[in-house]
Amino acid sequence: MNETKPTVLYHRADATKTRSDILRVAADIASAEGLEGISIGRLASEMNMSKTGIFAHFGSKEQLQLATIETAKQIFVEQVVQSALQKPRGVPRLMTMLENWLRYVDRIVFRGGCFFAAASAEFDSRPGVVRDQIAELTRSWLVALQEEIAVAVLNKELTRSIEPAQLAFELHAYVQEANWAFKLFNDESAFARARRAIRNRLASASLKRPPKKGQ
Amino acid sequence: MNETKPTVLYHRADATKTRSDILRVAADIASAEGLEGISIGRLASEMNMSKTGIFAHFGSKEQLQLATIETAKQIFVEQVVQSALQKPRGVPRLMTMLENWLRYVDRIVFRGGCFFAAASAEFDSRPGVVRDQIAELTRSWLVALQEEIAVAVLNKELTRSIEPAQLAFELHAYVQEANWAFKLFNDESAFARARRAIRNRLASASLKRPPKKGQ
DNA sequence: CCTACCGATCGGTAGG
DNA sequence: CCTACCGATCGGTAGG
Repeated sequence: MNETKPTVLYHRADATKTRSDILRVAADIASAEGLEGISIGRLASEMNMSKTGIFAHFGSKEQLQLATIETAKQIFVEQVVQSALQKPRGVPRLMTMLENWLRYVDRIVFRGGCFFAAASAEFDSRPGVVRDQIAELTRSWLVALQEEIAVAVLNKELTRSIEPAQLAFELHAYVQEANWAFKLFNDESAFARARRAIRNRLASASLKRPPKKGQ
Repeated sequence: MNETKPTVLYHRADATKTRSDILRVAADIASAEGLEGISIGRLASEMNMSKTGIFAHFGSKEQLQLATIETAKQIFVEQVVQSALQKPRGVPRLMTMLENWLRYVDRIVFRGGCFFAAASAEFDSRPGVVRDQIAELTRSWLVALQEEIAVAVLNKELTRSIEPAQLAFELHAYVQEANWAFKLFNDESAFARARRAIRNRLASASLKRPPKKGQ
C-alpha cells in the first residue's frame, strides 16, 4: 500500500512531520469530540497508519493529549494572539485580542469551536496533568486580558475605578457565550451580540463620555 | 446479595423507583464525565445491578441519555425555577432566577457543575436527538430570562432602549462564566464576580439613577 | 514504522 | 430482574 517502506530507521524530519500531522488532526477531533474522543485507533485509521505507528510517537494516551493541547496552544497563539501584539497596549490591543478570538471561532479554525472552551468543559471534573495544563493555559489568556485592562487604566483609557480582574471576567464571559451559542444553536448572530456587549461595556468603563443608557 | 429476589414479575412501583434511582446517579455522572461517560456497565456496578438490569429500563444508550436529560431538567426546575415563580414578574423574578442558578452551581447539586453547561459543550458538535433536546431545554431557559427582561421593560423597571435578547445574552454569559471559572479553577470568587456584573448591568439598564462608572 | 497480540470494556442480544 | 454471550473497540505490549 505505502509507496515507501522504511526498513529499520526513519528520517527524523519525516517523523517530526508525521507527528505534527497527527497532532493537527488530533486537535481538530478533540475540539469537537473531546480529548477522550481522540482514540489511538481512530487516529490510526484517519492517518492511514497502524495503531502502534501512532502510539510510538507519544508513549501513552495522556502524553498524546498533552501534545495535542500544546499544538492547540500554538494554533491559538498564531490565530488570536500574534497580530494583537502589533497593536498599541491598552484598549487597542485588548479589542484586537477579543475580536481575533471571535473571528477564530467564526472561521472554524477548530471544528468544535474554541479548543480550550471545549477542553476545559470536558476536563474540569477530571483531576490530573491534562486538566492542569488546560487550566494553566486558559488562566494565562485571562491574565493577558486583565493586564491589558490594567494598562488601559494606567493610560487613562478606562476609569481608575475599574478592577481589571472583574472587567476581564465580564469580557471573557461575552466571548465564551458567543462560542457557546454559535456552536449549540448554529447562530451567527451570537458574534454580533458579543461585539455589542464588549463595545457597551468598554464605553461605560471609559472616561471619554457618559455611557448611553441601555444599549 | 439482594434481600428480595423477584422470580418473574416485578412490582411496577419498584421498577419506577429503580429507574429514577438509576437516572439520578446517571445525571450526576454525566455532569462530571459527560453523557457519553455514563456507560451501562458503569451504572450497573454503581447500582449493584447487572448490565441488562440497567439496560432493560431504557432499551438503548441514546434513550438512557434522553431520560437522564429529562431527570436533570426536573432537578433544574426544582432547584432554580420553582422558587423564582413565586416572585413578582420583571426584575425581582429575573434576579431570583440568576441568583438561584448561581447557588445551584455553588451548592454542587451536580458534581460537574451545571448539567446543561456540561452537556451542551459535550454535544454541540454531535448531531442527533440528544443534542437537539439539550439545545431546546437550554433555549427555553434563555427565553425565560429574555421574557422576564421584556416584562421589566414594560414595567419601566428597565429602560425601553433595552433589547431583551441582548441583555439576556449578557446576563447568561455572566452566570455561565461563573460556572466555568468555579469548575476549572475551583474559584469561589467567581460567584461574587458574576453577582457584581449582574448588579452593575441591571443598574446601567435601569431608569432609576445614572449608573456609577466602572464598578 | 509494521503485524500480531493482550485483557478490559463498550453497547447490545438471547433466553429465561 | 438474571446469566451468558456477541463483535467491536479501547489503551497498551512484544518483537521486529
